[in-house]
Amino acid sequence: MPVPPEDRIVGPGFRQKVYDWVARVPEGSVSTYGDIATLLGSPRVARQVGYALSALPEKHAASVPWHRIINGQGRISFRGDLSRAELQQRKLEAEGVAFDAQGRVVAFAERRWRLFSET
DNA sequence: GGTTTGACCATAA
DNA sequence: CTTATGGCCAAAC
Repeated sequence: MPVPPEDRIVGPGFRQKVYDWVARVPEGSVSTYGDIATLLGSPRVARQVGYALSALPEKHAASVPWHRIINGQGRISFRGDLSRAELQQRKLEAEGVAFDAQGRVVAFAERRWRLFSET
């Protein structure tokens, strides 16, 4: 018997891929919208990555570490809902990710998940 | 099927 | 350092 639509993370094509890759980001590491978009095939779909995560219900927040996805500048990007931004920063800090006074991830280049060198 | 909307990114000032 | 503009592409209306 198939899984109910609400119980799975499937969406209209693109979103499902985004969730699948985001779920692979290990704890304590971070990734960017651009990197996820590149994995999907085109670095230009970074917007759709963020758009997909915006549509991610809180129910799937446990299985999809949306808080580990930040922008290419190593900063948390939210377009207005700062309440979510504080939540994201708090979650990252709980995993050992630190932020400086400017809101950027400390040692971002090293914490950035190495997508192209899985070894 | 055209228009609007975005948790983005690169570039310019 | 910050702010502004254009481009990009999928999903919603």
